[in-house]
Amino acid sequence: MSTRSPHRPSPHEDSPHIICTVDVVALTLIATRLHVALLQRAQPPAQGDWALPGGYVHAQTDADTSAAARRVLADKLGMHGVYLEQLATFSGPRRDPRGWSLSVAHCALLPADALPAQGPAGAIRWVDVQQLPGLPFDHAAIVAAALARVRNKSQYSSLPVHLCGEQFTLPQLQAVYEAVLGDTLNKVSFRRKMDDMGLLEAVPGAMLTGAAHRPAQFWRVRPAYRQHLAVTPRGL
Amino acid sequence: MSTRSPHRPSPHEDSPHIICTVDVVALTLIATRLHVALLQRAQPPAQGDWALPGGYVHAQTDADTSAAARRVLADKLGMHGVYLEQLATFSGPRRDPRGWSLSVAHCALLPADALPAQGPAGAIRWVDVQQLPGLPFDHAAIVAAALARVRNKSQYSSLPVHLCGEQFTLPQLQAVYEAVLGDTLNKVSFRRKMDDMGLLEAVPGAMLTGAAHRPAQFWRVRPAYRQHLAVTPRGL
DNA sequence: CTAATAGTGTCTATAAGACAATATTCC
DNA sequence: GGAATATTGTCTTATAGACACTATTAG
Repeated sequence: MSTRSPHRPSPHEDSPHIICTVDVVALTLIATRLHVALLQRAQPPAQGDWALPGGYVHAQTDADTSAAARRVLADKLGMHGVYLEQLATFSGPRRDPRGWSLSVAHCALLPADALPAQGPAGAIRWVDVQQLPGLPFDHAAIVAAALARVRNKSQYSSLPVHLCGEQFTLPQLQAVYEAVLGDTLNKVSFRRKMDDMGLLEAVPGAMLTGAAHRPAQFWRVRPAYRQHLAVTPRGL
Repeated sequence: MSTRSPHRPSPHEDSPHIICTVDVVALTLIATRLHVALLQRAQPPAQGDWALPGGYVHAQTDADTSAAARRVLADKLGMHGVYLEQLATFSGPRRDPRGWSLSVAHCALLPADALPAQGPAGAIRWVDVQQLPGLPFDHAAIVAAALARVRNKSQYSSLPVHLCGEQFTLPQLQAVYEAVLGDTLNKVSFRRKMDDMGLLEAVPGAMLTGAAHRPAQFWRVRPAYRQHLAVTPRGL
């Protein structure tokens, strides 16, 4: 908080104009590869370009920037109640041609089932993060930061469960971790760690059958961990 | 980035007024306890209260919010070239009586030697983080977030070296880690990890003498790690 | 020499990974 | 039964911690 502007609360003397926005890196797993949601911009700047979903912070209605990010997720992707965390804030005079701008970037993880292909605000492209097109503004840096965060947290926490649906088998969950981390994991160790975290509970009687081999048990996240991540002290 | 406001870059239709500031949680170690820098606010709101150093983002001059935070560090604490990282952005309609505000919080680590007691903007109080007074705005939450971040990163990285001066002995460094983490560490393991990280180099011939026991070797951070943190895969 | 802390060697405990054996299913 | 994957048991290896021994200094 500044000690300037004793009489006028307006920051105009210091800040003629700062554009406050949020951007959302919405990630999901398609065919064991991370994909990010891009929208085609309907208006300038960068009209027609595929970019991250984002929007102005609405001071009248948004409780905070996370609420603004949830509004963007709902309005532009049609997604509600998904995992969302604040990433970092990107700012500067050059990142947006409209002027000095500040964007609070958020990262959302979406279960692969029930992904919208058509959002309320037009078509959504789900792009493999390894094959990103050129992105406007500093969106490439924002996506890179999101990937770094997700990969880092996936090393020692339950973060990737938010890429799964309600129920999943342990082999499926391990595949999700491996896709995010880009490396294979030891099966025995993975199961030990999941057990130690106390994150999951077996769904009684629910088994994934149909294949010509032993069925796999379905698991779900315990209610206590629906909102908070579980962590393991020494990584997976 | 919004797709609204096609013709007017102004966000006024969506955001009548958003106050953009930075706040800095400047931490240092005094007598093996973490202390945070507080300044007495010269102007309302919360005039006279002790609060985090902060200020408006200056769109004319600041390259980004980190530059604004460095400016606050220089102008209000007289500190230059210290370790600084962005923490998180705090926002909402209620946190500041002046209106809907957004503060990009940063965390700075200062070596205990050469701390200013008198900053350019008045007296500085260095307060033990365990004995914080009531703080205005949401500064208590910002300090809590900074402490959580620093303690978390100290578990697996070289972050605490930024609380030390140019040279330090390994027993001193271990004491810094223990103060930050609030727990004792195994001496042999600590030295093994420091060795594995490849972070430090012995200062040739520099030993801490004067006490009635074997002198300790002085170490310094290798140039390659002055800007980046070193990490250890499984914590300390 | 004594006291005190620095620095190192080594043994033990714990955790991670490799490997393989058993369990179930569909055909 | 055969093929395939799930699940579990167990051995090996790697890492962390406990403990103690040696090193070096001031007085």
